[in-house]
Amino acid sequence: MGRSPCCDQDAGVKKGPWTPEEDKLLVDYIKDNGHGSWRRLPKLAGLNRCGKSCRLRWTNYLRPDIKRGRFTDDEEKLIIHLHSILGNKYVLCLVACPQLDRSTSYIYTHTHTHTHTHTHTYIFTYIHICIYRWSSIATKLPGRTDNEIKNYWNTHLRKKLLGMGIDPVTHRPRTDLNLLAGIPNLLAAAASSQTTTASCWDINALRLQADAAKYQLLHGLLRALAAPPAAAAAPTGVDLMALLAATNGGGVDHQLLQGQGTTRLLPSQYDGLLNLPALTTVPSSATATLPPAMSSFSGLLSSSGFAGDGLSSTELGHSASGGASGSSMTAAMAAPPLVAADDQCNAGTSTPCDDTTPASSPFEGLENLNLDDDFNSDTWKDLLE
DNA sequence: AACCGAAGCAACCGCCCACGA
DNA sequence: ATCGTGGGCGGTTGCTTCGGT
Repeated sequence: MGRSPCCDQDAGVKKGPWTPEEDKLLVDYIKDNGHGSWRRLPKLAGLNRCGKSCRLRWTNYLRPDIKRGRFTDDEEKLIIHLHSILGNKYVLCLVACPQLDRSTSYIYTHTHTHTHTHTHTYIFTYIHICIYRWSSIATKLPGRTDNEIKNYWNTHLRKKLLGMGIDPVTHRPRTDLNLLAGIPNLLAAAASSQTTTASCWDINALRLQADAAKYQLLHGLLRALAAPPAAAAAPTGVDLMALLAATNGGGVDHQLLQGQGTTRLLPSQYDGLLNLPALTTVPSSATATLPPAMSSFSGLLSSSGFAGDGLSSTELGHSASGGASGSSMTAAMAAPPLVAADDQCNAGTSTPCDDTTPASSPFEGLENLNLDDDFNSDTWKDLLE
């Protein structure tokens, strides 16, 4: 259960549209006193309104920097673009990274330690990132609020994309149409007494395609966490917009990043992140059209351009936001070229880096790690909750 | 002109999480 | 560890406007 309502529902607190008089009371009070505690504001301002209602009215409508009027074409394009690269609320991934300060709230339970063959210890950690999609988009559209953008998306842009044959969730050609087109094949397969394996993989393929953009983001995160600077304090947060910019190889407006209020900025020692080279993008030809049937998970990965590109099947298969598949998977993956050789130096260990040591991946030696053996089911359940 | 359904939009609801006291 | 608060989201509600008949 969530927290209790902010107002006593039976106290006769007014609801519904705000009158000009109420607006004036609210604006005048905030101009003179600031909003202070929203819970106490209604009484102090002489309003018979819930504190949350006051906050929403102020932030979504009365704030002096609010921009009214129709969205421009440029704003529309920006919203669609940002929506396509910002996934849903949560992303969960498994990463191997040098020792980090686990006290940070962004790095959850230590689950497994592996002693690297080059004496570097890597901790396998689940990173739980919270992405606030609408507010992140709103930071790029001065004067627009997250609620306004969300409403505009739901009433205009979503329909517009659907009308163009684009799935507003995946930003790819509508998969429901692909599914419909594939029904005859599935029926034929069922009729010939084949197992349902192929169609099951199809569903997984759809899910993964929908999350493709999200994994691009995670790739950036993996790079950042796999190569923290020596002796640096652990990050207290990561700036998702900076990661997005990095993963897309675009320029970064540092001033804008510094100015935004809702995302957390990377510590300055992470500036190097912003200069990362562009990632290999998922080939549109591989993902725009579904293969008729996926015979194996590895086939799916290689066809969609993920294999060897920094993300393991394990990471791909356990995104909470994409819907946990619940399937049992073994992390039989190729060692990804995650970081450069000098990034292997681990600040958390006393063992110096040997320059003659060949470059190796932090995933080295883990090709046969069986997650189901190393993590009990309750751990998975908790993490995917 | 009147009616009616669709569309648009502000506002709200319920739940959740982060954070600081 | 717990609690209060602010802030975030997806989804929904209900009023207003628009356009067709």
